[in-house]
Amino acid sequence: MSNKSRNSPVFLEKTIDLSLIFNILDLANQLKANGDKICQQYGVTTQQWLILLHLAHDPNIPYFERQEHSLPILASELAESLSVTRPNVTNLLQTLSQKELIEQMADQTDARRKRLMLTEKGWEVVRQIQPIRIRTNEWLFEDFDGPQKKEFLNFLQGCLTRITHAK
Amino acid sequence: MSNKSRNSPVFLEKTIDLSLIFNILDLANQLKANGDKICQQYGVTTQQWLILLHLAHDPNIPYFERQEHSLPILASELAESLSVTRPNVTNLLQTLSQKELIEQMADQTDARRKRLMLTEKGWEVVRQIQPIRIRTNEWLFEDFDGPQKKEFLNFLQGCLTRITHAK
DNA sequence: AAAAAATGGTTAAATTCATTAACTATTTCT
DNA sequence: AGAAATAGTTAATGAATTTAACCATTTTTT
Repeated sequence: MSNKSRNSPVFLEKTIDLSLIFNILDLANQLKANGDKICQQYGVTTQQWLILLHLAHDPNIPYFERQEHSLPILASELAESLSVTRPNVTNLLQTLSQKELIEQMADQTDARRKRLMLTEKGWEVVRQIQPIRIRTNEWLFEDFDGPQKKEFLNFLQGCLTRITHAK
Repeated sequence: MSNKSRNSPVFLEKTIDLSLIFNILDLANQLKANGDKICQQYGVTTQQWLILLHLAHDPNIPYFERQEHSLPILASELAESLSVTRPNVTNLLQTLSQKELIEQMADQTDARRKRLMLTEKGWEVVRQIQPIRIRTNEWLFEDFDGPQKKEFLNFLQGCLTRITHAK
């Protein structure tokens, strides 16, 4: 056994848990790459488009299932939903403002808060990307039926609940 | 209905397909954040650690199931497995070389190729992170039994096959 | 065998996304 | 009234990423 690289060392075993992790990460990567290719044609990145979807209040976003939410979203809420820091959100919002896709309005009752909204141009981008997005996703999952997808969703939500409630 | 943000516009419907996508992306984000917290203590990023795992030939990596592979990995193979560009891999490898975690060796039969290997220090990092990694993942999936995990893995692999074979 | 095409990798320049630390302004709590 | 928490920004920095152009080597084509 002269070549260490040919076979995995014993402490690196094949397990279903670790396979799951790698496959989730890989799939997310592919989805992001897919998203980039589409969004690029509309002058936004996937990350920016995700923010636009938040401002459009896409009901499929997990954050909106956890937190009821009646007013336009805040930067701090975006940070929480995207699991990034507030300064990062500030950055992204500046870019989107420069592109004139979003606008901010002072909150009526709390002067610290700024409510975020799409401009007409912002809505237009969301509207244009939507059919491509729906078509792509239907294609991706077309090998699976409703109950299978439901079960898969439960699994994902179970993991997410666990991981976000951890400490 | 004066406030557009309160309710989602009709063209943004709630569907299981779109919910699945968001949940996969969210879970991958959380896993990456988790990984960062662990890896940080060992002086590497999650991305760098993933590369180390490739050089260690972790059998759980999906790429190794698709491509049989008897010699130490190449930069171009890493790029394919990680779904990033070759220059990006060059960058990451430079960082890891500076940290003395990897080394490159000329291929015997093709002078263009460089075979990538872990240094003893690199193996040490992989070895140290491994138990934490296993413990964290067991915890994450402990609500689910073997058959459920198997089914979930099938789902992920099905999606990945579809998405990577697309054009 | 010579020319063309493909492959493996790097360099350079730029962008995006992200972080931490320090700060301002405002609101809430005690 | 004073202290603590909350919302957001600025500044400095770094990691990961891309595209375009390039070099060297191998493989394919003619």
